[in-house]
Amino acid sequence: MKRPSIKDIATLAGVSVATVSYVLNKKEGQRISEETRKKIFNIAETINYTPNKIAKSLKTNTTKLLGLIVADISNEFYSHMARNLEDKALKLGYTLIIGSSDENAEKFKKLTELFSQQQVDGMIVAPVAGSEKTLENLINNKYPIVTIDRYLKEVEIAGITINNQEIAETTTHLLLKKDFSTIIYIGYKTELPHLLDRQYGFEKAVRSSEKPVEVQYILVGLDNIAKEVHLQLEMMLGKTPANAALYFSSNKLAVAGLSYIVKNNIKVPEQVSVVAFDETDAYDLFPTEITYIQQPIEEMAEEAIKLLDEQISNYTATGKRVTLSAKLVPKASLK
Amino acid sequence: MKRPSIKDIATLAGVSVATVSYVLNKKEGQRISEETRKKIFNIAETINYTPNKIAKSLKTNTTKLLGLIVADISNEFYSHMARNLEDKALKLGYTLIIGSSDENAEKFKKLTELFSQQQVDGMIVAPVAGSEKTLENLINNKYPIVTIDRYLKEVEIAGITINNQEIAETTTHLLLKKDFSTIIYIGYKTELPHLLDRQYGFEKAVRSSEKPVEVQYILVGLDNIAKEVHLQLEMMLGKTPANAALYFSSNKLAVAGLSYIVKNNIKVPEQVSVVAFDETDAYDLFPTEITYIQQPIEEMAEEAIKLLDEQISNYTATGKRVTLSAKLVPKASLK
DNA sequence: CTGAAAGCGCTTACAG
DNA sequence: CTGAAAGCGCTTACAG
Repeated sequence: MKRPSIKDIATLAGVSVATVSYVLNKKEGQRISEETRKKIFNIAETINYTPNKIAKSLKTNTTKLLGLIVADISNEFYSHMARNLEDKALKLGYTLIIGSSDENAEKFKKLTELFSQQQVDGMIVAPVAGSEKTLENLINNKYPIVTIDRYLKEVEIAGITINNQEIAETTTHLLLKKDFSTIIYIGYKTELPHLLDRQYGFEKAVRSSEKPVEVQYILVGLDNIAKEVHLQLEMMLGKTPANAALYFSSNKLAVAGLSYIVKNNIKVPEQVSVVAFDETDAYDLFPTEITYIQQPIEEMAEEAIKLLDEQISNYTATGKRVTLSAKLVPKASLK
Repeated sequence: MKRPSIKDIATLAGVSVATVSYVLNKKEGQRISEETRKKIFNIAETINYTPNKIAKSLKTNTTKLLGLIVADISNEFYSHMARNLEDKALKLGYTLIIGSSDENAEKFKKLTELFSQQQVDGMIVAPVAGSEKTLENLINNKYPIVTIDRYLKEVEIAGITINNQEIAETTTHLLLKKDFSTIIYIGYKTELPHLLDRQYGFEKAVRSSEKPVEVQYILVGLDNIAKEVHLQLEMMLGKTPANAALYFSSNKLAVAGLSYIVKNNIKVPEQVSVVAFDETDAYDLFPTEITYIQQPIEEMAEEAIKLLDEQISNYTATGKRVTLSAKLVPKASLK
């Protein structure tokens, strides 16, 4: 049973395919008598006609498909982002194609190629280290594209970021005001600018601090996060830490660190204080409520789609960047 | 700058588009002299040609696009499933379009229509209550489709499920063997068969139990899960429970319940024992390691894609169902 | 070894 | 108010 086409309707209605196309697509009014309209709608209904968007796409050169590349869709931050993007996209009639780059520049490139071949109208991407060339090519070809979460230093590209450095700095100042003997920054060994910004903000605040404070860093790679964090925390905190503060620069790192804390029965905030970038449902299972930095995911998604839709409508890539504000949500984990 | 087409290559190479098409697509050998091949490949390379899959799709009636409908992509179970499906799909050359139904039959239907219009080659869906008609229509139209996670009683449809009832029964027997004064089942108010199966398994084990045991049920709706679970647990457990066991039929419910337990400083497993369906990173932050039932997500994804690919290759919908085994992962939370 | 041509299902300027 | 026709970028049977 072949899927019915516009031609089938035309034949059944005794009119041309052009007429059918006009009736089915055009805003009410103009052309076509009410009688033929009715007839065509009826036939379309009874034979269960649905348009073939592929054919339409070929003609109109627009697919209403958007490509989304995240580092890993199973990561909580990205799955929430994806969900918000999905909702915002749907409102403008777009559907999302999704791919995970695994922080691999080669795979990232493959995905952009795949999406471009699928003729997506635009892409929303979280760039990975080493993807500069890929993005530059896309931009040079006027491919509508926006970045989310991340950006790349050398590439001028439209996108959404948050005030990573600023919020990190503010938060750190807050830590510095309380008299911790040690502040430990837990972050990534990385070149990704948005993550480095978080670290710069932290360092900047530390440098400007009046009173001296001992600062330590735990910087981990992307593999075996939990194990690395546990090991290093053990060395630094020992079993009976006193008056330390931990600054986690992502929710994954926080989960890794908090799991160490729970397992060793360290009291928060009595023995160590905790503040973390990003939220996660997991905090609910920790004995103390966690102070965290909240990114405006919904707003980020909305702005990203808006920015992309503008580019698509104007057939251009722009370098327009939007910066949104994360905010600190104070809870009991910070003394 | 228009995207180069096969025609541009043909012109530059001084051959026909047919020849270009053959060279670019066909397995090595046959037809076409090595010389023209070389030339065509070179030109394609230098003008940066990438095929327009839309055009190909229109001709070949296949898009290499798969539609995935989950209840909510930001739900941990589904985002992990999506990730696994993505990987398996990519291996067979498919790309995933994703949509969230929000347990809403109307939205579910909209998504299938959208995907069908986008001419996806097949769909992987987690059906919602009330989506029987929608699925039957799809199947009647020979649309390749498989269900994941869930199934519907009245519809014969290919798909992957796990041994929900059986694993629930086995696990409950384990609980019954230990001398708990009370066993509380925490599940959903729902019509979804796969969730009811978990409850049937539990009930069946309870009925067959030799020694009498007090059994209570907490059944919640989909909204405000945390609050409802907290309230009911408070009534049933009080502040100082003794010797009770909690059986959570999903990870979301478990997180809700465990957060109550943590906040009230109830000791696991000393005061209550806990077992939960599905895993989540959140367990890491709970003081006691949680005993949970592990679904073979990767295998489920692999089988789903395989089943779907078979249907696509054979142009048919089948009712073939695959059942995989979840297994209990014993940890300290079960005394 | 290679090309001319039809056709996939639409849209849309043009003509009447 | 309506239709004939070209064309989007491919694939592929057919002919040579």
